[in-house]
Amino acid sequence: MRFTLQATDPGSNARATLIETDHGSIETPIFMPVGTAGAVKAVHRHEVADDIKAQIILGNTYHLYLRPGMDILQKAGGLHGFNGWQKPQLTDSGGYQVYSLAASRKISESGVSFQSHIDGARHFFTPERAIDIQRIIGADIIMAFDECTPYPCDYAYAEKSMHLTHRWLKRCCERFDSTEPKYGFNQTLFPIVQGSVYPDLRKQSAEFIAAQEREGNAIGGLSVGEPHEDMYAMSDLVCQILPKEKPRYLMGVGTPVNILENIALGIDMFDCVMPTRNARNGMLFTSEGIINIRNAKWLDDFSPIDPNGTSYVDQSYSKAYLRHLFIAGEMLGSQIASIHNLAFYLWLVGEARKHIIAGDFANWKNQMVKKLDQRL
RNA sequence: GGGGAGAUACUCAAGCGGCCAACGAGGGCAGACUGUAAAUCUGCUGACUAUGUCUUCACAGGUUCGAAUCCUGUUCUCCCCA
Repeated sequence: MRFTLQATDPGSNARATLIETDHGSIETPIFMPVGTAGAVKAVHRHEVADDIKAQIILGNTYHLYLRPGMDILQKAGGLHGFNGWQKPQLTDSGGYQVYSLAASRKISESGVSFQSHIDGARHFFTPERAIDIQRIIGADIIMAFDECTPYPCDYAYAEKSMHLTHRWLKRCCERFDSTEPKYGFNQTLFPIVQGSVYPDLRKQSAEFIAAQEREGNAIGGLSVGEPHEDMYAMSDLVCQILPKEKPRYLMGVGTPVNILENIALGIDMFDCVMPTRNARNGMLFTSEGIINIRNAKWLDDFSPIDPNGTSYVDQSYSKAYLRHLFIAGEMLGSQIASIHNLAFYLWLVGEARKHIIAGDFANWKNQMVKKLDQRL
């Protein structure tokens, strides 16, 4: 992986960068659509690439390990061969499932025992195993196995968990550095900063993560229900410690406003299920504000979904028609809304990049933030 | 013509003397969703001068302290036989 810092915004800590992988390059700030099970839900790969203009997508180690399983993925030539997405991909390690599947997992020093959400069978994930699986999946960027702590989380637990994540990171790095990629192109491992909402823990964790000297760094354990001010405070603090000459990835964030605010703090990469999941549930993000397309007020509004939108769906379908599709339970509604939301997210980070390069990001960001949270 | 069954809120449908403004489902209205156990989940859905009051269970009478529930009549619907 190669990283180039291309521009910095004079009015904030925002920057424009270039990340080059063996599957192509990524211009940041970037939003990465989530395709947990090897597919961005409800969206064809050519739409993800050509219309939405995504440069990199995510997959999930835990989900892909359970289904279709390692044998199939290896036979397919890894995830790139399997889903046909030939641009960069990133896999989360299963660390988020330590949080989201808390009711059916058990943590120990050696790793995490999960009870499958599919059939109830038990599976044991260790840091080494998370790396081995991600070698088979073959994403360009793979993540360290961590514990994503919940919110609220008391200090004692946050501290204990952070140290566990750090010890697991050492094991991940050892395994990664002693193994080779399987499909002829390079992989890189990103470690993850934890520490919940406690500044001293975040500082300690950021310093530890930076000291590992990997090619990029991530921030986890945020956007789990904490106040936005806490998220921004932690992100700000950590960005000041993580090296400038490497990409910074804020995991699981977020709303359009969250993304703009974190770009201003120095984050380069984002991923979130929000644009796709909320799309399937009828929420549209637009440059003018938020729309719940199921609301009765759109019943006879035949104006385009988003007159300012960059996706082909924005001009070619009306609000009234999209509302009808949702009310009628037609899956085309989910597809249109997902394409719209992802295209909007990619448009947003693309505009951010332009304004960073132009040097007027801070002002532009403040104006956008005012509009984005409005309910239409 | 004879016999039988039934009419409950937007729809379907429980209830068969008081705990009923009335179960449940659908529909409708709104909300939630942040490294996806999510095409999912939650709330509301008679009216109002709203921690209470008023008008409802085809219509009209009646019995009872009290009726969606019991009785009588009327209207309408469905089924069977001729």
